[in-house]
Amino acid sequence: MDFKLIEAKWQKKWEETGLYKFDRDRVNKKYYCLEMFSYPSGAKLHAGHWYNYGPADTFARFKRMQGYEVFQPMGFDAFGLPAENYAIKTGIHPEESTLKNIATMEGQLRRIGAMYDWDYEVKTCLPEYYKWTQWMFLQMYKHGLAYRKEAPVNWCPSCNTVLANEQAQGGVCERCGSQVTHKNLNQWFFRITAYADELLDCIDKLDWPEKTKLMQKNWIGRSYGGEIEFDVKDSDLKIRVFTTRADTLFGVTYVVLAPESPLVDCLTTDAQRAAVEEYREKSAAATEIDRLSTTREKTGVLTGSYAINPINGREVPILVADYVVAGYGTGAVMGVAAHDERDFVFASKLGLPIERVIKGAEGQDDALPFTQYGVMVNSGEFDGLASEEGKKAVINKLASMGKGCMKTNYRLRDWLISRQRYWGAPIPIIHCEHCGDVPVPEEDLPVRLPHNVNFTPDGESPLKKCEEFINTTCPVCGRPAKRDADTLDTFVCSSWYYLRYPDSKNDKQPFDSDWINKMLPVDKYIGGAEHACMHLLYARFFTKALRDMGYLNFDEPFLSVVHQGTILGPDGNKMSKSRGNVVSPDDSIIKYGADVFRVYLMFGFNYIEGGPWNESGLDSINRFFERVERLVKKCYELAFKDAPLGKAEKELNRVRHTTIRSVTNDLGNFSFNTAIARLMEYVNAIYAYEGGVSEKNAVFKDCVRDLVLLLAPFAPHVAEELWEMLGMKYSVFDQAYPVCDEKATVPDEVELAVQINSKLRGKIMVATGADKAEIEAAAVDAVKGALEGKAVKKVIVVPGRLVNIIA
RNA sequence: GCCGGUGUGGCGGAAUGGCAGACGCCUCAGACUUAAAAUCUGAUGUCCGAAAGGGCGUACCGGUUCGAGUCCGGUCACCGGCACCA
Repeated sequence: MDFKLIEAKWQKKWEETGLYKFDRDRVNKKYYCLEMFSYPSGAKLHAGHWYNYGPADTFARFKRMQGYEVFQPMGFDAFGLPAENYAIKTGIHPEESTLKNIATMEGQLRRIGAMYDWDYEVKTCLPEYYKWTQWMFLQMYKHGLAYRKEAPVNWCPSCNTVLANEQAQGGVCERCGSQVTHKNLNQWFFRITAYADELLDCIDKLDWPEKTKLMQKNWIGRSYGGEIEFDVKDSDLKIRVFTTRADTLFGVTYVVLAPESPLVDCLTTDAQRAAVEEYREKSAAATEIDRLSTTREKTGVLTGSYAINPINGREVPILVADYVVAGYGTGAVMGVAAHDERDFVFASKLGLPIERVIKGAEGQDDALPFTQYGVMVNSGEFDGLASEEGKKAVINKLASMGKGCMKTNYRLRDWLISRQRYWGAPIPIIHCEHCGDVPVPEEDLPVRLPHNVNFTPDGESPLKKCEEFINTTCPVCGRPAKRDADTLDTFVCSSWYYLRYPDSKNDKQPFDSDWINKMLPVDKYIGGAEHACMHLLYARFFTKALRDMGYLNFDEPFLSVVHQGTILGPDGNKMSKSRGNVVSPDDSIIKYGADVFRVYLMFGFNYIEGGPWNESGLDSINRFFERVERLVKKCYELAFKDAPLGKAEKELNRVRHTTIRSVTNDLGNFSFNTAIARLMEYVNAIYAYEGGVSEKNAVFKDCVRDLVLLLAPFAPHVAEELWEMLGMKYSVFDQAYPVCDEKATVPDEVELAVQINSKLRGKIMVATGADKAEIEAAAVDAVKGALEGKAVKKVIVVPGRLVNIIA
């Protein structure tokens, strides 16, 4: 078989006949199969891309053969940092490099032989797409889900520019190596926390990997506790702290503020000012991961002010320490050294008092720090209360004093969407001196990204320096005003693209709600596990927000999610240009064709796990195809008789149906490797039959026909060719996937292993359908020599597998 | 550091708590061939043994169970994410 010829032949035929055009009239049978779209980086698809898209296409084809109207679109997540960095380095405009990369990738994606319907393609960097991304922002704004506040960015004082976390690894600028610090900027946020409860409570209903659901739950991180207000001595200021352990309030020996907290300025005494300023500067250089590390040395300084514990009036010092972060809770914590690990270490280091207020149960080791629940002591009227009740009692008491309340807190933070970069969708807001922040009227969208912009890093958002972009008039008062110079986080673009695909050409609205409500939710979403917390959560948030605005009638965008693993370079590292370990599929495809490569990727790895590249089995797939082709040819060369099934035929037919059953199950679970193993065993069984019988029963032909059908989703070009060789009508993908006849899978008798304890002692043949007593009797009879006169205590029969005799 | 995951022959990888290593690669032997390639057949975890057979084996330590790769507790190693890579 000449793979090059047949690939070209069938791809052309598929295109000419419009085989994969989505039939909108069959929307009631729709199956929305979505693969995460690609970032158009570099020039070529590597083996990893094929790994993402080839097996996913096999799944989509399988669904099609099961009778679904499969919608499988493809597009590009085209805005982002790499194109901009590439432009800074080479001078090639991001638009040029991105569109060129997309064109290359489109061609390469076609070679995979996937059944994408390219009519629905989206590219997020085109105005006809980002117009609606901006529209999304405006809806969020109008519904109170977008707001502006000060937030820190990574700042390189030497390059005078904002850095992405990726560019500031280890706290060092990747361009110049200087120490990265933080700088506050006024930036836009989406109020994702407004949906924290729903995002959390709906997770259990989703058919997603359990680990992903768990990670998302922990990411949202709901905790129930209380907010407690501390007065500041000789001041009107108040400090509010969040705690899940109000039962330890009597043990507070100090209060800590995050260095970024605005209270720090007001609370620092003159005597402490120099020390506090120095400390704040130092902690501005630390990364958040470092700051939250439990093993990092705890540091902190006194502000010189004192807080008053509302429960007992005790004065405790107020400190600044960077193990407290501004973003979580209130940015202030009460220090209970005796009952919290971090507080204990911190207090020990700084010589702050440590006072026990919780006792463990009788006989329990309750050495300090004792962080479990126990019984309150040294806590006045609350002594003797268990932690659970104590927490409530303390908060209730504080509430009656106006000093506290119950509070639910989330680890989830609002989503910062402003980027001080060029290559993104401009934020459709106009800043007017008289009218404040004014949204761009919807009819004025898109706010076009200007082409001629100097985006070399010099301390300003690139768009700020583009006069014709930044200067505009206020849509409300008509006076001169400035556009927002920032662009949207690319996660905003990818939070709604699945809604755009089915209606990608709509120029009146982002999508037609009636149509989208029929096409969504996505039935199967396939992509990397690295998106478990951010992209998947953002997309869920968008869906829920748009639902509440009345644009959608469903709650969740992705009913079922599957993560594929990563194909690493042969050295076991992530493929990257800089490591020089990128595996190109080109050589293999020239040698063997796309189908061999696709099938090898599915056979050689566990799809969910991935692994280091290793091509030692590629040849075996080629061999496998040749074996199948030879069987197809045999259908013409051999003589057949229509006769009842003999023993050999029955066995062959049994293997046929068990194969259909397992391949169908395996495809449903994305266990492509075991599915192909079953197909290979099936081929071996057909060969064994063919070699052992002189005159072939007609069942042989049926078996070969089913083999081609079973193989079709895996190797689409080869299967079309074989289907034609069998004299069948185009196309194999209009055929139904074979269905298992359960009756045919039942053998006449089964072999059971019989063992005594863990020692294997023998095997017995038992007629199918034998009852438990018969099996037990046969098993005891088979091993009675080994029982050494001992009585049989218990017999455990594992159906179809083994009989375990306990003597 | 925190959250989540993974760990099985020379290799890729299979195993609803029930015969570990399916299927394939590599290697070896045999058939066919003048020869080679291709193809076909067989062997192939490891140790002892000529063989029959037996011992040991799923990162490490411990536990639950008639029975553990699988469940539980701990250790180590590696991978993903940690909010401006996408």
